[in-house]
Amino acid sequence: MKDKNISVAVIRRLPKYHRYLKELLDKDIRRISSKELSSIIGFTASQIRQDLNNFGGFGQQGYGYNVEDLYSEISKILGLTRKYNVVIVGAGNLGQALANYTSFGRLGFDLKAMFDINPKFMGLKINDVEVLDMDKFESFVNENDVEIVYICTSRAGAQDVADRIQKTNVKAIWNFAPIDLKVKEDIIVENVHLIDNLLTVSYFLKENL
Amino acid sequence: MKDKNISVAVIRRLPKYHRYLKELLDKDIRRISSKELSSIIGFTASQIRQDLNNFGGFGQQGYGYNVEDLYSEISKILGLTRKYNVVIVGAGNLGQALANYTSFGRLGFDLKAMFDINPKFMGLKINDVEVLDMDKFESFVNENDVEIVYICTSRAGAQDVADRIQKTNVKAIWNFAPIDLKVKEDIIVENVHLIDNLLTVSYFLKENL
DNA sequence: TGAGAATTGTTATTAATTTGACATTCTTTT
DNA sequence: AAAAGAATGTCAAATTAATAACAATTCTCA
Repeated sequence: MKDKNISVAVIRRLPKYHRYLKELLDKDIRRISSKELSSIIGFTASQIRQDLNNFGGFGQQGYGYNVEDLYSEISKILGLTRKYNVVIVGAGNLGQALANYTSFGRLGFDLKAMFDINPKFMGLKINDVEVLDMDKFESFVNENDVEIVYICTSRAGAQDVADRIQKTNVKAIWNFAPIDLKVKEDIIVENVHLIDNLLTVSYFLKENL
Repeated sequence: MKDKNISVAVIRRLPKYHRYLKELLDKDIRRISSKELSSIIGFTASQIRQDLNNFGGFGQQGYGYNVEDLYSEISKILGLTRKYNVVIVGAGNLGQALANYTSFGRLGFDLKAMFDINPKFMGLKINDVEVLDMDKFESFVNENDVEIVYICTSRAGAQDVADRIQKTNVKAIWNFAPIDLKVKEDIIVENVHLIDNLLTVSYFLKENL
Protein backbone atom coordinates (compact mmCIF):
# COMPACT_ATOMS: atom_id res chain seq x y z
CA MET A 1 0.00 0.00 0.00
CA LYS A 2 2.53 2.59 1.12
CA ASP A 3 5.85 1.15 2.24
CA LYS A 4 8.38 0.69 -0.49
CA ASN A 5 11.51 -1.19 0.51
CA ILE A 6 11.46 -1.51 4.25
CA SER A 7 14.29 -3.71 5.43
CA VAL A 8 13.66 -6.72 7.62
CA ALA A 9 15.91 -5.17 10.26
CA VAL A 10 13.42 -2.34 10.62
CA ILE A 11 10.43 -4.67 10.68
CA ARG A 12 11.91 -6.70 13.49
CA ARG A 13 12.25 -3.58 15.61
CA LEU A 14 8.63 -2.59 15.20
CA PRO A 15 7.21 -5.00 17.80
CA LYS A 16 9.57 -3.50 20.35
CA TYR A 17 8.30 -0.02 19.62
CA HIS A 18 4.80 -1.40 19.94
CA ARG A 19 5.58 -2.94 23.30
CA TYR A 20 7.22 0.14 24.78
CA LEU A 21 4.56 2.50 23.48
CA LYS A 22 1.94 0.35 25.16
CA GLU A 23 3.84 0.70 28.41
CA LEU A 24 3.96 4.48 28.03
CA LEU A 25 0.26 4.54 27.30
CA ASP A 26 -0.44 2.49 30.41
CA LYS A 27 1.54 5.03 32.41
CA ASP A 28 -0.55 7.83 30.88
CA ILE A 29 2.43 9.40 29.19
CA ARG A 30 1.04 11.42 26.30
CA ARG A 31 4.09 12.60 24.42
CA ILE A 32 7.62 11.43 23.89
CA SER A 33 10.65 12.60 21.95
CA SER A 34 12.96 10.30 20.05
CA LYS A 35 15.61 11.19 22.61
CA GLU A 36 13.49 10.10 25.57
CA LEU A 37 12.34 6.98 23.78
CA SER A 38 15.95 6.22 22.98
CA SER A 39 16.85 6.25 26.64
CA ILE A 40 14.24 3.66 27.55
CA ILE A 41 14.20 1.44 24.46
CA GLY A 42 17.94 1.43 23.79
CA PHE A 43 18.01 2.33 20.10
CA THR A 44 19.65 5.61 19.11
CA ALA A 45 17.36 8.60 18.67
CA SER A 46 18.51 8.85 15.10
CA GLN A 47 17.55 5.28 14.39
CA ILE A 48 14.15 5.75 15.95
CA ARG A 49 13.42 8.77 13.80
CA GLN A 50 14.61 7.01 10.69
CA ASP A 51 12.71 3.83 11.44
CA LEU A 52 9.46 5.68 11.98
CA ASN A 53 9.98 7.82 8.92
CA ASN A 54 9.95 4.77 6.73
CA PHE A 55 6.22 4.72 7.31
CA GLY A 56 5.35 8.38 7.53
CA GLY A 57 6.00 11.53 9.45
CA PHE A 58 4.32 10.68 12.68
CA GLY A 59 6.06 13.29 14.80
CA GLN A 60 5.97 17.00 15.09
CA GLN A 61 8.99 19.25 15.14
CA GLY A 62 9.61 20.94 18.45
CA TYR A 63 7.16 18.59 20.14
CA GLY A 64 7.98 14.95 19.55
CA TYR A 65 5.53 12.10 19.07
CA ASN A 66 2.04 11.70 20.43
CA VAL A 67 2.21 8.33 22.17
CA GLU A 68 -1.35 7.28 21.48
CA ASP A 69 -1.18 8.19 17.80
CA LEU A 70 2.17 6.53 17.32
CA TYR A 71 0.99 3.38 19.06
CA SER A 72 -2.02 3.29 16.81
CA GLU A 73 0.06 3.85 13.68
CA ILE A 74 2.46 1.07 14.57
CA SER A 75 -0.44 -1.22 15.33
CA LYS A 76 -1.73 -0.54 11.83
CA ILE A 77 1.67 -1.15 10.28
CA LEU A 78 1.93 -4.46 12.12
CA GLY A 79 -1.46 -5.53 10.85
CA LEU A 80 -3.14 -5.44 14.25
CA THR A 81 -6.31 -3.72 13.17
CA ARG A 82 -8.00 -6.96 12.23
CA LYS A 83 -8.41 -10.49 13.56
CA TYR A 84 -6.59 -13.59 12.43
CA ASN A 85 -7.95 -17.09 12.86
CA VAL A 86 -5.27 -19.46 14.03
CA VAL A 87 -4.93 -23.10 15.00
CA ILE A 88 -2.24 -24.96 16.86
CA VAL A 89 -0.92 -28.30 15.68
CA GLY A 90 0.59 -30.29 18.50
CA ALA A 91 -1.23 -30.33 21.84
CA GLY A 92 1.75 -31.10 24.03
CA ASN A 93 3.08 -28.75 26.67
CA LEU A 94 4.23 -26.12 24.22
CA GLY A 95 0.98 -26.14 22.28
CA GLN A 96 -0.92 -25.86 25.54
CA ALA A 97 1.33 -23.06 26.71
CA LEU A 98 0.60 -21.07 23.57
CA ALA A 99 -3.11 -21.84 23.88
CA ASN A 100 -3.07 -20.39 27.36
CA TYR A 101 -1.40 -17.13 26.41
CA THR A 102 -4.25 -14.67 26.47
CA SER A 103 -2.06 -11.90 25.15
CA PHE A 104 -2.02 -13.38 21.66
CA GLY A 105 -5.80 -13.40 21.64
CA ARG A 106 -5.96 -9.83 22.87
CA LEU A 107 -3.83 -8.76 19.92
CA GLY A 108 -6.25 -10.35 17.50
CA PHE A 109 -4.92 -13.87 17.06
CA ASP A 110 -8.07 -15.94 17.61
CA LEU A 111 -7.35 -19.55 18.46
CA LYS A 112 -10.04 -21.68 16.81
CA ALA A 113 -8.83 -25.22 17.51
CA MET A 114 -5.90 -27.42 18.35
CA PHE A 115 -4.89 -30.57 16.53
CA ASP A 116 -2.95 -33.66 17.44
CA ILE A 117 -2.52 -37.23 16.25
CA ASN A 118 -2.30 -38.66 19.76
CA PRO A 119 -5.71 -40.03 20.85
CA LYS A 120 -5.02 -39.15 24.47
CA PHE A 121 -5.51 -35.46 23.70
CA MET A 122 -8.79 -35.83 21.78
CA GLY A 123 -11.62 -33.84 23.24
CA LEU A 124 -9.36 -32.09 25.72
CA LYS A 125 -10.22 -28.43 26.10
CA ILE A 126 -7.62 -25.76 26.79
CA ASN A 127 -9.11 -22.41 27.56
CA ASP A 128 -12.35 -23.39 25.83
CA VAL A 129 -10.51 -24.52 22.72
CA GLU A 130 -10.89 -28.14 21.75
CA VAL A 131 -8.22 -30.55 20.58
CA LEU A 132 -9.27 -32.25 17.34
CA ASP A 133 -7.89 -35.13 15.36
CA MET A 134 -5.55 -34.32 12.50
CA ASP A 135 -8.02 -36.11 10.22
CA LYS A 136 -10.15 -33.00 10.34
CA PHE A 137 -7.29 -30.55 9.80
CA GLU A 138 -7.71 -29.58 6.15
CA SER A 139 -11.48 -29.27 6.23
CA PHE A 140 -11.42 -27.32 9.47
CA VAL A 141 -8.88 -24.72 8.44
CA ASN A 142 -10.54 -24.09 5.12
CA GLU A 143 -14.05 -23.88 6.57
CA ASN A 144 -12.93 -21.58 9.37
CA ASP A 145 -10.73 -19.25 7.32
CA VAL A 146 -7.66 -20.06 9.32
CA GLU A 147 -4.73 -17.95 8.20
CA ILE A 148 -1.97 -18.91 10.62
CA VAL A 149 -0.89 -22.28 11.98
CA TYR A 150 1.38 -22.61 14.98
CA ILE A 151 3.40 -25.80 14.56
CA CYS A 152 4.22 -27.26 17.98
CA THR A 153 4.91 -30.82 16.97
CA SER A 154 8.11 -32.76 17.25
CA ARG A 155 10.79 -32.26 14.67
CA ALA A 156 9.65 -35.45 12.98
CA GLY A 157 6.07 -34.32 12.47
CA ALA A 158 6.64 -30.74 11.41
CA GLN A 159 7.32 -31.18 7.71
CA ASP A 160 4.25 -33.40 7.34
CA VAL A 161 2.13 -30.65 8.79
CA ALA A 162 3.76 -28.13 6.49
CA ASP A 163 2.99 -30.35 3.50
CA ARG A 164 -0.65 -30.59 4.49
CA ILE A 165 -0.84 -26.84 5.07
CA GLN A 166 0.24 -26.23 1.50
CA LYS A 167 -2.94 -27.85 0.23
CA THR A 168 -5.12 -25.45 2.23
CA ASN A 169 -5.72 -21.70 2.26
CA VAL A 170 -3.46 -21.11 5.25
CA LYS A 171 -1.09 -18.23 4.62
CA ALA A 172 1.46 -18.36 7.40
CA ILE A 173 3.25 -20.77 9.69
CA TRP A 174 4.72 -20.03 13.08
CA ASN A 175 7.11 -22.90 13.51
CA PHE A 176 8.52 -24.10 16.82
CA ALA A 177 10.05 -27.34 15.56
CA PRO A 178 13.84 -27.35 15.15
CA ILE A 179 13.78 -27.71 11.40
CA ASP A 180 13.64 -25.40 8.40
CA LEU A 181 10.39 -26.21 6.67
CA LYS A 182 10.19 -26.55 2.92
CA VAL A 183 7.12 -24.74 1.68
CA LYS A 184 5.88 -22.85 -1.35
CA GLU A 185 7.20 -19.34 -1.79
CA ASP A 186 3.87 -17.72 -0.98
CA ILE A 187 3.59 -19.15 2.52
CA ILE A 188 5.12 -17.03 5.24
CA VAL A 189 7.23 -18.98 7.71
CA GLU A 190 8.45 -17.54 10.96
CA ASN A 191 10.69 -19.79 13.01
CA VAL A 192 11.27 -19.94 16.74
CA HIS A 193 14.32 -22.13 16.93
CA LEU A 194 14.73 -22.41 20.68
CA ILE A 195 17.85 -24.52 20.50
CA ASP A 196 19.59 -22.01 18.27
CA ASN A 197 18.82 -19.38 20.82
CA LEU A 198 20.07 -21.44 23.74
CA LEU A 199 23.30 -22.23 21.93
CA THR A 200 24.08 -18.55 21.62
CA VAL A 201 23.77 -18.40 25.41
CA SER A 202 26.41 -21.07 25.82
CA TYR A 203 28.59 -19.30 23.27
CA PHE A 204 28.47 -16.05 25.22
CA LEU A 205 28.98 -17.89 28.50
CA LYS A 206 32.15 -19.39 27.15
CA GLU A 207 33.31 -16.01 25.82
CA ASN A 208 32.66 -14.19 29.07
CA LEU A 209 35.17 -16.21 31.02
CA MET B 1 40.84 -17.21 23.83
CA LYS B 2 41.10 -16.99 20.05
CA ASP B 3 38.25 -15.08 18.45
CA LYS B 4 38.83 -11.37 18.16
CA ASN B 5 35.83 -9.39 16.98
CA ILE B 6 33.25 -11.85 15.79
CA SER B 7 30.01 -10.09 14.98
CA VAL B 8 26.75 -11.15 16.55
CA ALA B 9 25.38 -11.83 13.07
CA VAL B 10 27.98 -14.55 12.65
CA ILE B 11 27.35 -16.00 16.11
CA ARG B 12 23.65 -16.30 15.43
CA ARG B 13 24.34 -18.34 12.32
CA LEU B 14 26.53 -20.86 14.15
CA PRO B 15 23.69 -22.90 15.66
CA LYS B 16 22.30 -23.39 12.18
CA TYR B 17 25.61 -24.76 10.96
CA HIS B 18 25.63 -27.00 14.01
CA ARG B 19 22.15 -28.27 13.25
CA TYR B 20 22.80 -29.00 9.57
CA LEU B 21 26.15 -30.63 10.21
CA LYS B 22 24.47 -32.94 12.69
CA GLU B 23 22.00 -33.92 9.97
CA LEU B 24 24.82 -34.65 7.56
CA LEU B 25 26.57 -36.74 10.18
CA ASP B 26 23.40 -38.72 10.78
CA LYS B 27 23.24 -39.40 7.05
CA ASP B 28 26.84 -40.59 7.13
CA ILE B 29 28.03 -37.86 4.84
CA ARG B 30 31.71 -37.45 5.49
CA ARG B 31 32.71 -34.42 3.48
CA ILE B 32 31.03 -31.30 2.21
CA SER B 33 32.06 -28.24 0.22
CA SER B 34 30.90 -24.73 0.98
CA LYS B 35 28.98 -24.88 -2.29
CA GLU B 36 27.06 -28.00 -1.35
CA LEU B 37 26.44 -26.73 2.17
CA SER B 38 25.20 -23.49 0.66
CA SER B 39 22.59 -25.35 -1.35
CA ILE B 40 21.09 -27.02 1.70
CA ILE B 41 21.54 -24.36 4.37
CA GLY B 42 20.67 -21.34 2.26
CA PHE B 43 23.63 -19.07 3.02
CA THR B 44 25.99 -18.20 0.17
CA ALA B 45 29.11 -20.34 -0.17
CA SER B 46 31.16 -17.20 0.27
CA GLN B 47 29.46 -16.39 3.53
CA ILE B 48 29.95 -19.90 4.81
CA ARG B 49 33.66 -19.81 4.09
CA GLN B 50 34.00 -16.41 5.65
CA ASP B 51 31.98 -17.33 8.72
CA LEU B 52 34.03 -20.43 9.38
CA ASN B 53 37.28 -18.63 8.78
CA ASN B 54 36.58 -16.32 11.65
CA PHE B 55 37.43 -19.24 13.88
CA GLY B 56 40.11 -21.01 11.92
CA GLY B 57 40.84 -22.74 8.65
CA PHE B 58 38.78 -25.85 9.08
CA GLY B 59 38.65 -26.80 5.43
CA GLN B 60 41.06 -28.07 2.89
CA GLN B 61 41.52 -26.64 -0.58
CA GLY B 62 40.37 -28.90 -3.35
CA TYR B 63 38.53 -31.08 -0.86
CA GLY B 64 36.10 -29.11 1.27
CA TYR B 65 35.29 -29.70 4.91
CA ASN B 66 35.32 -32.90 6.91
CA VAL B 67 31.82 -33.02 8.37
CA GLU B 68 32.74 -34.70 11.62
CA ASP B 69 35.65 -32.38 12.32
CA LEU B 70 33.68 -29.29 11.45
CA TYR B 71 30.79 -30.38 13.63
CA SER B 72 33.17 -30.92 16.47
CA GLU B 73 34.85 -27.54 15.97
CA ILE B 74 31.55 -25.70 15.93
CA SER B 75 30.45 -27.58 19.02
CA LYS B 76 33.58 -26.31 20.74
CA ILE B 77 33.01 -22.76 19.57
CA LEU B 78 29.46 -22.89 20.88
CA GLY B 79 30.68 -24.08 24.25
CA LEU B 80 29.13 -27.52 23.96
CA THR B 81 32.08 -29.49 25.27
CA ARG B 82 30.98 -29.13 28.85
CA LYS B 83 27.84 -29.31 30.94
CA TYR B 84 25.79 -26.44 32.28
CA ASN B 85 23.56 -26.68 35.31
CA VAL B 86 20.27 -24.93 34.72
CA VAL B 87 17.01 -24.32 36.54
CA ILE B 88 13.63 -23.17 35.33
CA VAL B 89 11.63 -20.54 37.16
CA GLY B 90 7.94 -20.82 36.42
CA ALA B 91 6.38 -24.27 36.33
CA GLY B 92 3.45 -23.46 34.06
CA ASN B 93 2.95 -24.96 30.65
CA LEU B 94 5.95 -23.27 29.12
CA GLY B 95 8.28 -24.23 31.95
CA GLN B 96 7.02 -27.79 31.73
CA ALA B 97 7.45 -27.81 27.98
CA LEU B 98 11.09 -26.78 28.34
CA ALA B 99 11.59 -29.33 31.11
CA ASN B 100 10.37 -32.03 28.77
CA TYR B 101 12.69 -31.15 25.91
CA THR B 102 15.29 -33.86 26.08
CA SER B 103 17.31 -32.24 23.33
CA PHE B 104 18.51 -29.49 25.65
CA GLY B 105 19.77 -32.07 28.09
CA ARG B 106 21.52 -33.99 25.35
CA LEU B 107 23.42 -30.86 24.41
CA GLY B 108 24.69 -30.48 27.96
CA PHE B 109 22.08 -28.29 29.61
CA ASP B 110 21.34 -30.25 32.78
CA LEU B 111 18.07 -29.31 34.39
CA LYS B 112 18.53 -29.46 38.17
CA ALA B 113 15.23 -28.10 39.46
CA MET B 114 12.20 -26.00 38.71
CA PHE B 115 10.82 -23.22 40.88
CA ASP B 116 7.45 -21.61 41.33
CA ILE B 117 5.59 -19.52 43.86
CA ASN B 118 2.30 -21.31 43.34
CA PRO B 119 1.77 -24.02 46.01
CA LYS B 120 -0.15 -26.18 43.57
CA PHE B 121 3.06 -27.05 41.75
CA MET B 122 5.12 -27.95 44.83
CA GLY B 123 6.50 -31.43 44.76
CA LEU B 124 5.38 -32.01 41.18
CA LYS B 125 7.96 -33.87 39.16
CA ILE B 126 8.52 -33.28 35.47
CA ASN B 127 10.86 -35.77 33.89
CA ASP B 128 12.35 -36.58 37.30
CA VAL B 129 12.95 -32.92 38.07
CA GLU B 130 11.18 -31.53 41.09
CA VAL B 131 9.36 -28.23 41.43
CA LEU B 132 10.60 -26.32 44.48
CA ASP B 133 9.40 -23.25 46.28
CA MET B 134 11.02 -19.95 45.34
CA ASP B 135 12.06 -19.64 48.99
CA LYS B 136 14.84 -22.05 48.24
CA PHE B 137 15.93 -20.41 45.01
CA GLU B 138 19.09 -18.55 46.04
CA SER B 139 20.50 -21.30 48.22
CA PHE B 140 19.77 -23.96 45.64
CA VAL B 141 21.37 -22.26 42.67
CA ASN B 142 24.50 -21.37 44.61
CA GLU B 143 24.88 -24.81 46.14
CA ASN B 144 24.33 -26.55 42.82
CA ASP B 145 26.52 -24.32 40.66
CA VAL B 146 23.64 -23.29 38.47
CA GLU B 147 24.85 -21.11 35.62
CA ILE B 148 21.73 -20.55 33.55
CA VAL B 149 18.15 -19.75 34.58
CA TYR B 150 15.25 -20.08 32.18
CA ILE B 151 12.63 -17.50 33.16
CA CYS B 152 9.17 -18.80 32.28
CA THR B 153 7.12 -16.66 34.60
CA SER B 154 4.52 -14.08 33.74
CA ARG B 155 5.63 -10.65 32.68
CA ALA B 156 4.89 -9.42 36.19
CA GLY B 157 7.18 -11.89 37.92
CA ALA B 158 10.16 -11.79 35.60
CA GLN B 159 11.99 -8.74 36.88
CA ASP B 160 11.71 -9.99 40.46
CA VAL B 161 13.39 -13.20 39.44
CA ALA B 162 16.07 -11.24 37.61
CA ASP B 163 16.70 -9.16 40.73
CA ARG B 164 17.10 -12.27 42.83
CA ILE B 165 19.41 -13.84 40.26
CA GLN B 166 21.75 -10.89 40.53
CA LYS B 167 22.48 -11.80 44.13
CA THR B 168 23.60 -15.31 43.14
CA ASN B 169 26.37 -16.80 41.04
CA VAL B 170 24.12 -17.37 38.05
CA LYS B 171 25.73 -16.12 34.84
CA ALA B 172 23.01 -16.18 32.23
CA ILE B 173 19.28 -15.78 31.80
CA TRP B 174 17.15 -17.24 29.07
CA ASN B 175 14.09 -15.06 29.27
CA PHE B 176 10.67 -15.94 27.89
CA ALA B 177 8.73 -13.12 29.55
CA PRO B 178 7.72 -10.24 27.27
CA ILE B 179 9.89 -7.68 28.99
CA ASP B 180 13.46 -6.42 28.71
CA LEU B 181 15.07 -7.31 32.01
CA LYS B 182 17.30 -4.85 33.81
CA VAL B 183 20.39 -6.65 35.06
CA LYS B 184 24.04 -6.02 35.76
CA GLU B 185 26.31 -5.83 32.74
CA ASP B 186 28.02 -9.12 33.50
CA ILE B 187 24.88 -11.24 33.29
CA ILE B 188 24.09 -12.58 29.84
CA VAL B 189 20.47 -12.22 28.84
CA GLU B 190 18.98 -13.93 25.84
CA ASN B 191 15.37 -13.12 25.12
CA VAL B 192 12.69 -15.15 23.40
CA HIS B 193 10.05 -12.54 22.80
CA LEU B 194 7.32 -14.67 21.28
CA ILE B 195 4.94 -11.80 20.77
CA ASP B 196 7.52 -9.82 18.83
CA ASN B 197 7.96 -12.80 16.59
CA LEU B 198 4.25 -13.27 16.06
CA LEU B 199 3.79 -9.61 15.20
CA THR B 200 6.25 -9.89 12.37
CA VAL B 201 4.04 -12.66 11.01
CA SER B 202 1.04 -10.38 10.96
CA TYR B 203 3.16 -7.65 9.35
CA PHE B 204 4.21 -9.94 6.52
CA LEU B 205 0.67 -11.28 6.17
CA LYS B 206 -0.58 -7.76 5.67
CA GLU B 207 2.19 -7.01 3.19
CA ASN B 208 1.62 -10.14 1.13
CA LEU B 209 -1.91 -9.16 0.14
C1' DT C 1 53.31 -39.06 -11.74
C1' DG C 2 51.45 -34.99 -13.81
C1' DA C 3 47.74 -32.17 -15.76
C1' DG C 4 43.35 -30.57 -14.97
C1' DA C 5 39.56 -29.89 -11.80
C1' DA C 6 37.95 -28.52 -7.41
C1' DT C 7 37.74 -25.79 -3.43
C1' DT C 8 39.54 -23.15 0.16
C1' DG C 9 41.31 -18.80 2.45
C1' DT C 10 41.48 -14.17 1.74
C1' DT C 11 41.32 -9.78 -0.34
C1' DA C 12 38.47 -6.45 -2.88
C1' DT C 13 34.02 -4.73 -3.99
C1' DT C 14 29.43 -3.81 -3.30
C1' DA C 15 25.42 -3.38 -0.53
C1' DA C 16 23.02 -2.51 3.66
C1' DT C 17 22.62 -0.46 8.00
C1' DT C 18 23.58 2.76 11.47
C1' DT C 19 25.04 7.11 13.07
C1' DG C 20 25.73 11.99 12.74
C1' DA C 21 24.59 16.60 11.28
C1' DC C 22 21.65 20.28 10.45
C1' DA C 23 18.07 23.09 8.24
C1' DT C 24 13.32 23.53 9.04
C1' DT C 25 9.35 23.70 11.69
C1' DC C 26 6.72 23.90 15.66
C1' DT C 27 6.22 24.93 20.66
C1' DT C 28 6.79 27.65 24.57
C1' DT C 29 7.56 31.59 27.17
C1' DT C 30 7.85 36.28 28.04
C1' DA D 1 3.87 38.71 18.92
C1' DA D 2 8.58 37.68 18.72
C1' DA D 3 12.56 35.29 20.15
C1' DA D 4 14.53 31.26 22.08
C1' DG D 5 14.42 26.49 22.51
C1' DA D 6 13.20 21.84 21.17
C1' DA D 7 12.73 18.16 18.14
C1' DT D 8 11.63 16.31 13.73
C1' DG D 9 12.66 14.80 8.91
C1' DT D 10 16.20 13.98 5.94
C1' DC D 11 20.56 14.05 3.74
C1' DA D 12 25.40 12.75 4.18
C1' DA D 13 29.06 10.07 6.28
C1' DA D 14 30.72 6.21 8.51
C1' DT D 15 30.44 1.69 9.74
C1' DT D 16 29.26 -3.02 9.25
C1' DA D 17 27.94 -6.97 6.63
C1' DA D 18 27.54 -9.67 2.47
C1' DT D 19 29.04 -10.96 -2.01
C1' DA D 20 32.27 -11.62 -5.59
C1' DA D 21 36.77 -12.57 -7.33
C1' DC D 22 40.86 -14.99 -7.51
C1' DA D 23 45.46 -16.81 -6.28
C1' DA D 24 47.15 -20.72 -3.86
C1' DT D 25 46.65 -25.30 -2.66
C1' DT D 26 45.05 -29.90 -2.76
C1' DC D 27 42.66 -33.62 -4.85
C1' DT D 28 41.58 -36.82 -8.59
C1' DC D 29 42.16 -39.64 -12.40
C1' DA D 30 44.39 -40.99 -16.41
